[in-house]
Amino acid sequence: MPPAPGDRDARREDVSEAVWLALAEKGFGGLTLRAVASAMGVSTGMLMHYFPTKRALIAHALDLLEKRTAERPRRERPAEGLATVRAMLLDILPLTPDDTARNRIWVSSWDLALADDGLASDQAGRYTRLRSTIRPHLEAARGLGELPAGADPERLAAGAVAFVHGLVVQALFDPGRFPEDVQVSMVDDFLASISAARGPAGAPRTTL
Amino acid sequence: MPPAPGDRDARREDVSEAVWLALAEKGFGGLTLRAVASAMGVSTGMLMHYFPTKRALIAHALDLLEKRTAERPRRERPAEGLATVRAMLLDILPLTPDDTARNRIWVSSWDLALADDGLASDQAGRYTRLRSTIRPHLEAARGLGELPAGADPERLAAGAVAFVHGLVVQALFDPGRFPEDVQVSMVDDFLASISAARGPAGAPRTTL
DNA sequence: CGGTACGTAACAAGCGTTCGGTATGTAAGG
DNA sequence: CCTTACATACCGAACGCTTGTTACGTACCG
Repeated sequence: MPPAPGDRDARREDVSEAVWLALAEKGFGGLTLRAVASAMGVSTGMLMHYFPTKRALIAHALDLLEKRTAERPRRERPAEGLATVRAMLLDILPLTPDDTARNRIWVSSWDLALADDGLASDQAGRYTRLRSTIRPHLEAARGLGELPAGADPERLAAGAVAFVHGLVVQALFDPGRFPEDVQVSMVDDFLASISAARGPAGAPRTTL
Repeated sequence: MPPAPGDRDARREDVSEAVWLALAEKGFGGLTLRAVASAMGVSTGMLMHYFPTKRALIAHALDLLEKRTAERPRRERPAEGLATVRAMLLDILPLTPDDTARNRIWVSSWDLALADDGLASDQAGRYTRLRSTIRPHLEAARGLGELPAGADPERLAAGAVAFVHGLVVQALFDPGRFPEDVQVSMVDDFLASISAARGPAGAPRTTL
């Protein structure tokens, strides 16, 4: 076959797709060169042509995961403030099969990441980035009066990420108990609660 | 050596300890018979005397994980209501090295669980049980007026579990950013927010 | 021809598992 | 009491298989 221009990149795309399938089915613990190769009907030797070692393929898989997460279809960001935060959180939840697969692969990657210092700090960086993506909108929400004046946006961002990722894990293991509407209204309840909360340092409480 | 009474159980305890060490270090993805055997200075053949197959050893590891989680030292349950919920949530957080190891192993197990239907439904059951352990105290809190009258305890329990487990994951990957006091006050903020929130179904909101 | 893009086949290493073999102890029988 | 028999606990080595990796051969292109 001819080494047509861009052929190499196209082939790498095929590899990516096979890696994705293998990961969605068996997770990182079951990611094997032969599984990927046979999933795309080629030999393992061919794989080594594009990824010289398995570490390279794992790194590619993680890049792919990050890329597909970044490029996933997102709902519109309606206005500033809490409504935007809501949209961001809903975009994380496993509401469609694609979202579910992506979240499964993320959770599966944590086993690898916890055992490897480099991967662990990568994951820590991703969390830091995610929080700082949400934080400005929490600040805006506070400016709009949607949050108490004393609210700490960074900490609220960490809390929102925690809530939504903990919900992801529960929903992955028990999809029947966490259908779309339950997940969505749980996020809505969470946002409503932080918007009604008192400030942190002994500020006057409105209820109770 | 004599097959003294209880010797077999004592040996199984040794195996458990070695399994625990191996898991804390490398996670389930790196759990290998030879690693366990050499960690306790014995041969792999000896392991097969106590666990006929690796599946059995993995099952034992999961049992051990559940047992050590159930038997971990817990803080006193102060009074009824939200204070009890607070104590339960704090008992989950990775605040001590032991808690951290246990949580790491739990998170690591999710890779395995997501790829195996049986393990996945086990995990779903554990979540269900955890939620129903927390729920009665949320009901009590509602009765005490610590929560809005319209609050749904089951959903609040799911939210609390989500929040705390999402916090666990972030803290495991970035312990420097989530020291004990940050984790504790995040839980406190969360509890304060749900206690101040309005009820779910169009009940009158106090702020905004 | 030379170089790229593979397939085929083999490699060493590591895996879970199996199989004798060797102590050591308990139980039985004269 | 001594001996024989048998079960237990364990080791060491090997088995067969899968893993990641490498080497070599071939087809096709410019």
